[in-house]
Amino acid sequence: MARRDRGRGERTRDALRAAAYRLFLRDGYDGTPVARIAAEAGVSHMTFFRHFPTKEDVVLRDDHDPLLERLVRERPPGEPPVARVRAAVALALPEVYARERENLLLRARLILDAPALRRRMGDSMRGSQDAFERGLAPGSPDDPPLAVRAVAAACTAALAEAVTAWARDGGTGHLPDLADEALAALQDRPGERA
Amino acid sequence: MARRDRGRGERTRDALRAAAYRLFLRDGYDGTPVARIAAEAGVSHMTFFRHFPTKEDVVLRDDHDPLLERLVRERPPGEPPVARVRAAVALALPEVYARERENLLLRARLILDAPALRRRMGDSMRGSQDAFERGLAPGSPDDPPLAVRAVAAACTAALAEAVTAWARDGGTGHLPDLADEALAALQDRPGERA
DNA sequence: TCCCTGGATGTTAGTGGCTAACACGTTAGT
DNA sequence: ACTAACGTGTTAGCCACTAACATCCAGGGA
Repeated sequence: MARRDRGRGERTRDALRAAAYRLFLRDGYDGTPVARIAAEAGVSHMTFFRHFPTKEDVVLRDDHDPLLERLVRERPPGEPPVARVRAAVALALPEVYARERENLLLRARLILDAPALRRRMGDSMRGSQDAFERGLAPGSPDDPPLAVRAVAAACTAALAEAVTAWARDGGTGHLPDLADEALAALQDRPGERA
Repeated sequence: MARRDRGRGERTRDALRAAAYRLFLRDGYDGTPVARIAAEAGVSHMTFFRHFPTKEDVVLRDDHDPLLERLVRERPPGEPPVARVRAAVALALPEVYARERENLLLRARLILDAPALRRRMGDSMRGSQDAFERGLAPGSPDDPPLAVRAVAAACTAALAEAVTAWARDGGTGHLPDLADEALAALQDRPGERA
């Protein structure tokens, strides 16, 4: 009870995810039926869907959100909201990038060339968007004002473009720089940059 | 040859869309199989898919993009890019709103309460996003720079939040105002607005 | 006028994502 | 051990979507 229950359930879930990535890499997303993933993980078709609501969800998940929320909240509330998000990302991303570059790139590439996944990229960033909302409007837990929603959605979309650009040419660039560039573009004033 | 070919093809397409909306309203999106839509329109199952690549596409399409592109391009390039988009939307939306309020609301409500559609809302605004990109970067037709992509994606996302907020409480508010509020939130400087 | 070529449509037969219903085994708390 | 709960398996089925091939219809040229 003390430690997270991490029982058989979690283990099957991990096995499924691992099997899925292995097969996606080898045969492509569309070329890999759920049934095959389940077989590879040694479980049945149905067990897969008990762990992931849809096939797409095996890929589209992400966990570094609480950190972002905290960082956004800690920026001075006087700052323009986009600037707060930008600063938070500038603090959080380099570390995540250093630690998980390979993982991020693999996921991004999968998403990019599976149409079904690209369509749902929005979902894959839903977590970050929520984190931004909570960080920007700590008061209204459930129903943030439109302005806050708009800023959170906009920054998330800009970040998605950065990730896309990064993955499109094979992870050549430095993701944290690209992300900062994307968010900076939202703030540009006449006279600044080019 | 002179006038747009608007032959049988276009008519079936329209019939399909009309049938789809009628049935979606009555039975809900998930409660309406494609086969039924086709039957209602007097054509076969397959004909549906020849006109719409997916069931979702019957709802997720939109045509007022060329106007947006022109308006964005006509704003002084010295202005910050978000401001250009904001101004263009402020010019274009009121007219569209006056003319098609009912249609917009219906579509938005359908999208809101069909999970399959909500997931793909990004796609439904893909057209506007492209229009913003072309308007902001008239030079690079095919591969706009990251900053342009980021701004276009961000503004599109902010607009989507406005539409969502508008439809969520039944179209009570004034959509053009909400849209402007959402885009303004991206520009807020310390000292302005609360 | 007749043909005949191309586009829109129909038919059939799949594949594969996803759900429902129900039975079974293993594990945990008592 | 007893039982309750949970994870799992089996089966059966719905539906979105695709492929392959047949058909029908309009319009242009012989």
